[in-house]
Amino acid sequence: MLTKRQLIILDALIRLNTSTGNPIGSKTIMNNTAIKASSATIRNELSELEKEGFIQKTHSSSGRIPSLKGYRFYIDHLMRPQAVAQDKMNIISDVLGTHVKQMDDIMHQSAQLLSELTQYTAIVLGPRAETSRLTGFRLLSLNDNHIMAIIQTDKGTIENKVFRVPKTISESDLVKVTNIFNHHLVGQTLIEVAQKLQRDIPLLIKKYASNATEMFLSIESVFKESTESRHHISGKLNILDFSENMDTKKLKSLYTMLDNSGDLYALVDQISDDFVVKIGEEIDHDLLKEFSLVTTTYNVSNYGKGVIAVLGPTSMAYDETFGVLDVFRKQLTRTLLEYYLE
Amino acid sequence: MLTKRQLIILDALIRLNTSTGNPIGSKTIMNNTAIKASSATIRNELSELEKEGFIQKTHSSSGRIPSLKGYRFYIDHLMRPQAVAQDKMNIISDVLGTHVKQMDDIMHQSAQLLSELTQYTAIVLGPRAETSRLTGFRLLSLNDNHIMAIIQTDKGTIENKVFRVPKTISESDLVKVTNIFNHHLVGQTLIEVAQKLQRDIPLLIKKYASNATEMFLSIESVFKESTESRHHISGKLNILDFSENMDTKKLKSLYTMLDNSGDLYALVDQISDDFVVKIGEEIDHDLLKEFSLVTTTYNVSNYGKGVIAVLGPTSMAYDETFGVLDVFRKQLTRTLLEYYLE
DNA sequence: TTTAGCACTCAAACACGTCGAGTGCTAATA
DNA sequence: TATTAGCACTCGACGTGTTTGAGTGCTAAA
Repeated sequence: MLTKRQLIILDALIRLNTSTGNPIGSKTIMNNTAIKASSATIRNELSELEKEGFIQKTHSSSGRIPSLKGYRFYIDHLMRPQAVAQDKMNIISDVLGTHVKQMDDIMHQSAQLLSELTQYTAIVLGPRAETSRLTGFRLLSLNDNHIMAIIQTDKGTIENKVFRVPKTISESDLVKVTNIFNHHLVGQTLIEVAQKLQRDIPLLIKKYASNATEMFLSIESVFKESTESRHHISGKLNILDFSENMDTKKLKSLYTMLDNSGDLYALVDQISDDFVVKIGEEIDHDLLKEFSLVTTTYNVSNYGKGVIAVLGPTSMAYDETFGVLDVFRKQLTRTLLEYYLE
Repeated sequence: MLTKRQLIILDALIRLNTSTGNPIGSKTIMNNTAIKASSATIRNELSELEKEGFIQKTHSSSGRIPSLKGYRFYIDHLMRPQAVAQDKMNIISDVLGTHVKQMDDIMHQSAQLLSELTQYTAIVLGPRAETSRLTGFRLLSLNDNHIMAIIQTDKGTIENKVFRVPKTISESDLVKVTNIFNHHLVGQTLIEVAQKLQRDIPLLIKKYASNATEMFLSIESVFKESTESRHHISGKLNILDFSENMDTKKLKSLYTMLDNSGDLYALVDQISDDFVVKIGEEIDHDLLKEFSLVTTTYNVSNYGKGVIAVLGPTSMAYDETFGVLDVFRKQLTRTLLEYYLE
């Protein structure tokens, strides 16, 4: 339905808009495309594109900005993910390629690097942790009054917490508690573990190691942390760059929301395998109506999928973002495959 | 030099100013003090106070706001720290009284609670870590390719890090490395440790456990973390409430600075034992010229002093802040005394 | 089908007028 | 001598023009 020239104009308009953030007029397009036509001709085409709903004016005599439909069309049909420069590629594989890290470190550094490369806000979520199984539990006496609890899951996450205990806890109580946990909890999913921690375990501890009940609460908190799915978010301050006139109230709500892992998971939960872009109004969250969210998934070996996302302005450089995101997706999947293979 | 009535007026003006944040006029003062005088009389007194430099106008016909000298005088001579309500006291001792926590947890939760109670931004710094001595080092093999390094200092901090290692590291190499560390580093201050980690240790590891060099870098990073003095900051978003028209650029610099532990230490480094208030211009930092910083110290048993600080608007409720801060200072000192006694 | 030309529109920037909260000053008062 | 009522004055906030410039749609000629 759109003529070739209209496509070129739409493409140019969106490219210009995403790089400057401003509405684009007919002259600007004339000076930035190979089209051999006057601004008047381009005005006619713009008018047509507007009638079709791809672009819109911010006021009656303004230049055009892409409409939601326009961005949508651009992303679905016109945009080509931009190749990532070799030096950036090198940095990415340097950072993600090192194997000395834990899962959490990898995700954290991915978020950092991604936000740095895009100058937007990066979100990295680990795979849902509910189905993890507990594979190891140990208590380690560090000194007279500190012990460390370490729990491991089959997905390779290792969580630990150090806490103080009253002197009254004996070495043998430690062993008893460890045995109770190993006997009753190892092999279970973390959901089952959480349930048993509420129901059965307190009784057992009371029975076999009566002095250890104080310790129990602390141990419980370690499990809680490991059940909580991990979220890493980086470049939050970049929001200040691309939404310059947001009032402080909104800003506060927004930042509060971004710190809440539940909200983040809600945001990207229905994400399918491939790239998904939600533009402005499409995002199911009041505070994000003026942003765009580009998400994709990565594989955590055979253990499920994690999510990588970039939050930026609706007039985001989609082509670059897609390019970078694709590199991360592949590199993360590769890194994690090796991680679990070894 | 100031008459009794002038003192009452100055006191009222500052109280009104700190609770509303606005300039205060003669009528407002008339309606909010026991002074039996007309607004005209109060105007004369205000004029006098202005001549003396305690208050100032924002423009030629505006109400008055306290000047730096006014705030200073108020804090030094007029203000009485406000008693903290019993329910708040209870919350504080509940949170800080529990002994199951580590140092870092205690500081972290103090910051959280302090920012919540004041609605400003709370900063809690641990004592300088440079003089800590290493008291314990161990390597713990968690499974085939994860080991955990744990280091302890004489100040009770315990730091750990889990990292992956290539399979090639044998149990005996682990023991060798542990021995090298224990033999050469335990008992030294963390500064000395850092130096030796650069100079001597790599050679020793190469000599006695040649396969373990890869592991070395990771271990080094654990030490780095433990040397870094701890800083905990909470309620950063509250800044958005009390500086409503700051542009996004400044806001970004400010937040970046608050995340930098070096900057924070520089800010409060010369803090003496007692309460110190720095008002606006008095703060030695460009970004904080429109804020006030109230700081005090707490004792970490015999191991040095930490700093607690509240960052708020210059028109902060100083009396409340002092009250709350004093409770924290005492409670923290008490908690940490017990912490190290047990 | 394209385009030059023109009338039109609107946001942004600036100037101007009004309102009200607040001031300083003065002359009368206690 | 200290207080105060009264009044002229100041200035920010706010609302209302005005001007400017970038951009538009429309039309008539090429």
